[in-house]
Amino acid sequence: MRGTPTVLHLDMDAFYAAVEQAAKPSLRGKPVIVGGLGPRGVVATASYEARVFGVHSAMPMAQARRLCPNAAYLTPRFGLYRRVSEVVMGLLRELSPLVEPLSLDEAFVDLQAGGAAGEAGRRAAGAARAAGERLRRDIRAATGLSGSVGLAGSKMLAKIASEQAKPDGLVVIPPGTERALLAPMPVRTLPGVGPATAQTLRRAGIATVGEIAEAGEAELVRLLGRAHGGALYVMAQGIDERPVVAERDAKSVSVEDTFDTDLTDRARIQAEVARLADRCVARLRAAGRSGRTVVVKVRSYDFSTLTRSETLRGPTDDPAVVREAAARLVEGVDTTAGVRLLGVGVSGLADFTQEDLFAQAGAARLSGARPPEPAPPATGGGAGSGSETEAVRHWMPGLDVRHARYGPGWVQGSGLGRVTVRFERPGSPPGRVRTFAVDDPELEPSEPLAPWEGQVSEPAIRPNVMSSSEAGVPAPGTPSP
DNA sequence: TCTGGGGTCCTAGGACCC
DNA sequence: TCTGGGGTCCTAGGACCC
Repeated sequence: MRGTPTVLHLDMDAFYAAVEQAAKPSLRGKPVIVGGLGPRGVVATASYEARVFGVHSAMPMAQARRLCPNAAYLTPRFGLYRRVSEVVMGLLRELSPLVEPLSLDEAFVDLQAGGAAGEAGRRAAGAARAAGERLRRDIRAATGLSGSVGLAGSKMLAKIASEQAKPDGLVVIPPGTERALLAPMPVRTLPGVGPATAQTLRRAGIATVGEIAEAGEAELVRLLGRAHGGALYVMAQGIDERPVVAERDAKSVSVEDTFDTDLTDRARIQAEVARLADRCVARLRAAGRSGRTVVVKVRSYDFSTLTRSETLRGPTDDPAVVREAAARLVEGVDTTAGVRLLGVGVSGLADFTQEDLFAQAGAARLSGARPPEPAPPATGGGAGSGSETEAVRHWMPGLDVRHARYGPGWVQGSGLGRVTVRFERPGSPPGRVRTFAVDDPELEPSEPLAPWEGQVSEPAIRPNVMSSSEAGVPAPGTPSP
């Protein structure tokens, strides 16, 4: 809490969808939905054009397709989002060294730590607002994307402010006005109040933030427990003393897969768990960490979920050790009725390995501490997916491709042995669509282009000569088989 | 065609120790 | 022989967030 609005919260607008629109000119102004495209996928981000139809994050993809059948449905390209995010976070660090990223598209910045101190009252508020507006301009110039900014005297209020600013806006909440501002708002406004807490409060006749404050601390603690109730009571007064903290070490690493169809075969389940363990360890090692507790997660056909964990004598980053622990743990779970999700995680992270301290060579020789094998692409269990003899290329909607003659483009849809590609890139005008055989030798996957890349300088798009394969172009969002 | 994937924090009970 | 009290670690589950 401070008397000047020098806590800044940035929230990029419909981030994944906006990156796709920036990279794919034909999608600008159109409904775009990014998420899992399989039968059990959910929406990660919907563009504002798609939200008009009622589509929102975490909605099952099947429902989104019913609500908005003409949207472009794209598989996420996290590598690209990460690159764009790094550019944005870099701009935040120019404002202040104290930046706390919350996700790829969200962060707090402590402007006071950046030298915006000294000024008071109106002057400070004016300086903060100017910094926020400059930031929004810089983000747009660097990435082509819009972000919304909230400025307040605390994290909680800065976040509420950015929410109010959406999309493409900036809101300052002047210190001193917090409590009156919050009072009429629904309890869900407060961070940490989800469906369950809201229900508990509703049953107690509490619907607004003001009513939380009136109920008193004792009542809140009785309803929600010491930590949660106490924290909510304090926040309802508009008080939030949590500091902006730069970097926190991860406390766990985990990997999970939902399968297109439920798994029942024990050998298959064990094989998937081994693959997940290897992927988990690969990530652990990439982060230079090791962990002591291995966790296995099993979600059944009926969505009931359980976890089993085992704590080792010391931290490890040995794939064989994690694989064996995970195998033991899943062995003890009844999976006969069908499993829709499996996960493997490691917690109790340390920066070193117990084996590093002694007998490293011996341990490696004994247990065969081989590096994790590169995981096969198969997510969602190749349930009935085609022949093994030929690695059928999977053209996922949204992914980048390059054609030997037509240049860079992206997959718009595929099915029935054909793949539809739209030939355009970030700097180009909206491109046209062509259809090829899925095994066309001139077509290959390629690297994503960021919004600021791919300016058309080389003559990649040649004058068109209509060919027979270009007739009968499917509409956008052609479903995969 | 119901419900992703990667995290964080809290609670509660039992074991174990002093 | 009638029942302490606190602290820490481990396991499992649940709420919440993006």
